[in-house]
Amino acid sequence: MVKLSDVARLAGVGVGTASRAISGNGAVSPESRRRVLAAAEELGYRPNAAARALRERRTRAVGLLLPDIVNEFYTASAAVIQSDLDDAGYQLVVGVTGNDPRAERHAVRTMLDRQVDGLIHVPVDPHVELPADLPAVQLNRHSDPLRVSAVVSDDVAGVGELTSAVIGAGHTDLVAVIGAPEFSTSRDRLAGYRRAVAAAGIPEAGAAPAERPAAGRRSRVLTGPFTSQWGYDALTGIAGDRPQALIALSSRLMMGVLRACGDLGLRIPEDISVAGLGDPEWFSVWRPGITTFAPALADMGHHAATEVLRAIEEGPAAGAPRLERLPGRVRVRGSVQGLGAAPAPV
Amino acid sequence: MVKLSDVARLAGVGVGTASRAISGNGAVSPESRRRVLAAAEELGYRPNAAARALRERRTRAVGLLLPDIVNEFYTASAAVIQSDLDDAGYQLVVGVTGNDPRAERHAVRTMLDRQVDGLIHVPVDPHVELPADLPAVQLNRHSDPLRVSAVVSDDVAGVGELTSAVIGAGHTDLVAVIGAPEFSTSRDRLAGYRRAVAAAGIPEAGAAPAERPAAGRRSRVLTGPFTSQWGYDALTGIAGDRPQALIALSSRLMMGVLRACGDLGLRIPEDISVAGLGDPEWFSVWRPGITTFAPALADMGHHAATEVLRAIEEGPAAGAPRLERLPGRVRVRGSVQGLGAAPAPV
DNA sequence: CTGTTAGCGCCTTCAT
DNA sequence: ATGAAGGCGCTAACAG
Repeated sequence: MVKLSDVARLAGVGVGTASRAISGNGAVSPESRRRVLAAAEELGYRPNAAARALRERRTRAVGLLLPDIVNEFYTASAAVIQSDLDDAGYQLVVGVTGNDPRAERHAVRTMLDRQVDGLIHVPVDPHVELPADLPAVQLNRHSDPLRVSAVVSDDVAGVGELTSAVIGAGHTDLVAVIGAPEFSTSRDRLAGYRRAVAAAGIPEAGAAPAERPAAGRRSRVLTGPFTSQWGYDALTGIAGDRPQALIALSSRLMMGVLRACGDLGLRIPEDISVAGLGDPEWFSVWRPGITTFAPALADMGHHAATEVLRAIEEGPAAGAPRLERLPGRVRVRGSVQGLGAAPAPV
Repeated sequence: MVKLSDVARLAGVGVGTASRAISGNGAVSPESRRRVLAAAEELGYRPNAAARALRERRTRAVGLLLPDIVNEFYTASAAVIQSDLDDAGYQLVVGVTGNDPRAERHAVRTMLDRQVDGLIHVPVDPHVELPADLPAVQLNRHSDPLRVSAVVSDDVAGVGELTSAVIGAGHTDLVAVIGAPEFSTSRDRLAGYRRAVAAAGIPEAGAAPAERPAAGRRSRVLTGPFTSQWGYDALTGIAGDRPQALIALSSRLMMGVLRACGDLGLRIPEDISVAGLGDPEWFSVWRPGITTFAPALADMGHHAATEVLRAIEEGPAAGAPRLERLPGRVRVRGSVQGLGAAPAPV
């Protein structure tokens, strides 16, 4: 391991001068600088990150805590974050929470032990303890009330728009399948859905057939975990009394819904219209294409990265934590009867 | 920041004793240990990773270099790696190469600057410089000749088995769509395909129609980048002279192929049989289900993690670098005419 | 068994 | 503009 003192010796200067020449902090004569740089080059000198971290009390590393590293819903943001951090000279340390509060606490602690300079995380337990002085931003979900700044998708507006489009296509008997209400995403998506449904004057019915209101005008909400399995169970559970249109509020749920359609022999959109949330590439390849609300995952990642970097380098933002809701886009394809363009555009 | 000397003072012992009590290295009287632990607990002491790294000359961090953090083909392994490392008390630092040799060099360098204790990477440039003393293992792809140990999927056997199944179903006019031959994965997959085709006595034809051999018995290979777009272009390019069966040797390629089938109005498997590689969940939800060779991505991740950890803690393995080829599984579904069980099993 | 001490490699005053 | 020196928090070696 070649260290700074080696460089200094070869350049014939003191370590202080070598340090200043390489970091650019402090004045160094052009001649000294040239020789130090040449020496560093020749020796293949690379500063020791641990020593620098110890001395400067910052690691130039940012932690990213995700529920699941395989789900493209999170990694689509993570890719942008990685790239932004890299551009700024920061490294990305990844932790996985699996949506489990215990695992989340563990992951947070190891991040702190690593002395990351900042943290971007998709929160699981709204009450996780974070040091007040750690620059942090929540991604995708947010605790309520807000404790740190958060960057989320404007699902209320997006799902509202999506639902309105479905209703506008002539559907009045709807089912929404949604994940656990602990997550702000579930609440926001549901709020958007309900707002649109209410605006159309469609009453919400209980799951029991007995409560069925005026034929053909009703809305049902089915709540469970954010899994493919729950999407499957939700649809099969109401197969005997199926709606005109079903809105699955995550791509995982949609996966299960489509599988159920296959098993039940339901044709889309002839027998049932479906719409989703998120936009993995296969949504557009599917025939017919899946109509969906696509959150701006890349934008979200970018804003989150920008905000942590700002907080790290300029200190905490003035005032209360901010909640940024980024608009996404509704993509109309063929899976909703009466809505799609003919050969399902990409 | 509470430091070790604070704990020691509160416990009424020297820092050495405190250090030993907490790390467990070296003998400490039960009484001292108790008091140190209690003091640490009370103060909420957490060791400083940078200081420890500086002193111990190891960071307990392992780098993972992936071409693309969104592609589940890589993250499926990454998830297991993350979990295994975490269990062993190591942290995961992620770098992204985008299959670009320049980006790869950059990523390798920042990993080294971070002084990661080991490196797991999907190699891009077979000639990347790695310090000889850095425990490293290649994942999924391997340089040839082998410079460090590698854990890959046995694509030769897997694609061979897949191809034989397709042929066994009665297809004799085949096309394989494959990615860039720089990657060992491309070469292995192609080798498996060609072996099966040759075993069946099917001749390989050039892409030009003129070279078309005895009607209905031929194999064509189309080479391009590992992208959805290339899958699309490959199929549309031969739409006028289409084969009975097409094998797309990555899930990205399959995505493009399916899109092309949609645009061309080709029904699967009535008009064309298709088979793929990899097994994202939507392969099994698709109707008909996609027949595919599924590499054991989780196993690969596990073996890779185990090998780096071993190399880190026990030093380099004796002898030459090892190449581990892990078997995957062919999954038969309905996308190959004459092969699938009736209602496409999961 | 325990306290003291010497660095790990770097940056940053402080004199010069 | 520069060299010398102190110290970031920790562990390992040493002397008791």
